[in-house]
Amino acid sequence: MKLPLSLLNSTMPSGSGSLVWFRKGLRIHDNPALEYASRGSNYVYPLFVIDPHYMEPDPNAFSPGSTRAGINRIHFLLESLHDLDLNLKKLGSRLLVLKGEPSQVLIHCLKEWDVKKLCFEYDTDPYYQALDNRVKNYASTAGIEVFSPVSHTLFNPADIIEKNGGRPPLNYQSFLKLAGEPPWASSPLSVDLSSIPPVGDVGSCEILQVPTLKELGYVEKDQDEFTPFRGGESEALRRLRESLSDKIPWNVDDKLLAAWREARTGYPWIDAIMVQLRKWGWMHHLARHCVACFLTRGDLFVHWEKGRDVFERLLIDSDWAINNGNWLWLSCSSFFYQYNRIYSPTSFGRKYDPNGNYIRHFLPVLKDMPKEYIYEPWTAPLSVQTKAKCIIGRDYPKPVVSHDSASKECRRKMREAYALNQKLKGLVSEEDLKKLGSKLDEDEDEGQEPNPRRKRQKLIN
DNA sequence: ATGGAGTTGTGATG
DNA sequence: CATCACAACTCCAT
Repeated sequence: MKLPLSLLNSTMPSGSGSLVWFRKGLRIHDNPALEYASRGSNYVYPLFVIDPHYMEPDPNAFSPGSTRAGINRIHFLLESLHDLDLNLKKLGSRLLVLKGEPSQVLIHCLKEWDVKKLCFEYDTDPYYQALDNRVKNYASTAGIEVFSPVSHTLFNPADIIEKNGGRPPLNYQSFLKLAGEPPWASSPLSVDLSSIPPVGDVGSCEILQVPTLKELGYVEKDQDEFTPFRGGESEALRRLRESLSDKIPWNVDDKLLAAWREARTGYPWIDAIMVQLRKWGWMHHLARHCVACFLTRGDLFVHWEKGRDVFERLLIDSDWAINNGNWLWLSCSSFFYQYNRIYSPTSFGRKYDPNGNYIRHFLPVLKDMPKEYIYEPWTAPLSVQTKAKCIIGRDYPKPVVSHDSASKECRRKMREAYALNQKLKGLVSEEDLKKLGSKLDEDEDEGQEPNPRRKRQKLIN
């Protein structure tokens, strides 16, 4: 299919043009080759070459697909290309698809188009190395700049081997030693492109749209007959976000957060600790545990990051890594998982300080409260409160939550979050599992509980 | 697949 | 103070 002329900017004045040759890194974000091409170019040709070597049907192959690639792999690639094209279009460009032996197609394009820079991701595959050499040779004779960054791998494999005296390291320890700091550790990843220069004049080249399987000569099948893994940058980023997202549905409750932060929870043990934090900038390690647990998974179910920020600001021994680590730990977000072990905001302190001296010190308003009531002053009869010169609800707040019901609710939410996490942990979505489930039910005897883990196992093996 | 370990849980019981 | 039930987490070694 010929491209409509309007998209081709054939009237574009000649200037610096760049060609981005897409092969493996079929993405817009974090793509140094694309970024380099887009910077300082008047127009950019994003090109993908359909290589018959990988894409043409081979009826004699041992499974459906081409000589080199099974049908799933080709399908996945087409989905990725389709998504790449969509994403390029969002930025004012599009994917140019050509067909043929890639190095020949590339050289032809470089001859046809006004291109000053050729940009493509470095590839270690022997097949691509050979292709790349042919293309690079031509580019150098034609005076075209070649930019071929390492971005498919985090490190440059050639560097690692060279550092090891020409031999590849044979275990992970020595690899790490040789690799050292990754080059991007001290600098931010590439920026997000907000636009890409338009496509230039393509001359006489026959530009294709991203083909369908059918157009490539394959028999169309239903989606669920293919691998449950969908191709494309958008899907990849969605999976990444899903995997990084918090499975725990923390409350957004600034009132509860403020009550905790301002030592107004109504639980003297908690509030005394928070006063000490504010006044001294230091508390005992276990006191930190108590208030962190209370704010997050124990009672208030407020996001651990909120508490972390308060600690970060007020602790004199504040340490970014330790602080984050401890909050992740205490909130059962990572490292520690026994969310049923909840510190009691009353009995934990009572165990070590039955008289409540700590509370009396940091919350003087409660200093005359009898020890029987000092951890739960709202239970003190009014006569006792009057005698202690501390009326609950006036001189000292009532509890913001009831620990019994709040902690039960927290346990329930944690249980659900963990269960959901279990389900999502596999690389297969719920929807995929359902499909797979019905498929398995057809093959299997009945009576098996629909256990996602079990079914995922089947899928993987 | 399974069992043991895992900074630092609570509350009842003896 | 030790032990147990509670209800059941992940990670790791086997």
